[in-house]
Amino acid sequence: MTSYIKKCPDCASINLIVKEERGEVICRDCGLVIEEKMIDMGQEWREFDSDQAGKRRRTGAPITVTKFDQGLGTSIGTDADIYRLGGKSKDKYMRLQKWQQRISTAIERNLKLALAELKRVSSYLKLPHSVIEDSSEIYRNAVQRGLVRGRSMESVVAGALYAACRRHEVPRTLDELAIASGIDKKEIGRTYRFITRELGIRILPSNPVDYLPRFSSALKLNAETQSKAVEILEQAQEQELTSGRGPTGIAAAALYVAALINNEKRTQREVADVAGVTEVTIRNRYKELIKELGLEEKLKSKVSENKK
DNA sequence: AAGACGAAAGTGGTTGA
DNA sequence: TCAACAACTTTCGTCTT
Repeated sequence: MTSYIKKCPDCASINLIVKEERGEVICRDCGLVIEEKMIDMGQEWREFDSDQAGKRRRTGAPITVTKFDQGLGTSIGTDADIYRLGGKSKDKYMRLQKWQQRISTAIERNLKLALAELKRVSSYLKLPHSVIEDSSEIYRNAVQRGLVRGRSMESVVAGALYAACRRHEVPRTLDELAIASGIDKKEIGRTYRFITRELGIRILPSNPVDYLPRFSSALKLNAETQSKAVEILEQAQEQELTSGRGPTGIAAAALYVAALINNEKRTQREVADVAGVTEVTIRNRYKELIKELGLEEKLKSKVSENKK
């Protein structure tokens, strides 16, 4: 996690994360890609004569999974070409062309629409490129396995996005996905489980720590409080207070306690709202936290400090 | 008056027979 | 497929600041 960039230029967040596999530095709060790996534009081959040059040189746009046909595509002749042929050849090519269009339209039109939707939702949520690429790949696989049948395209898109977010440790809650995509939360959850099971995508249970940066900046807490919350969460995980609990509730409670300790008090309501849980859940988690981690005296001393 | 607290009843999802 | 179960929510009354 070495970085000479300390703050996100867009939202001034300090929560930057390095995605090794993509060579990106990403702001966890707003999803801004701050730095992308330099692309080596040089040749990776050598050519010694014109024959080799002809074989080895190649051009074209880079392949990307966010284009419906990965930026590649075939079309059989143009009308002008075909009419020059005349007779039987013409008929043959007309037939081929028709067939190709039929094959294309079925799957590719779906993909086109889906990717448009995917881009719309993810730009709304400000998700980094790596997540968009990953989710479009997941969606593509889902289509190829016929998993979209019986489900709306939008819900599968949302499910793929949710899965991709989790994989990339930039979690968004189901609620946020639901708002951005206009799909019911339950429906997203269902399709998410379905496609991850069918495609054999292994996803680690989401880590409460991943939610902290976004919650804490939404509450305008300073970095100190946030790292305090991380500390609390780590202790909580050691004591196994986190297993089986909703990660957002735990993250919210840790943040609430951290804010109290650092004299940056937020109401339970405020914290609950940004985390998408209720005050009751925060209370329950927070009671467990202070009990198990022995934070009572610490809080009391802070309270008496405030009274002075 | 607003926030914190806790009890009680309800909901949706998982699990194990 | 059904019932038991844990986590979480909703609602509401009470206490504290």
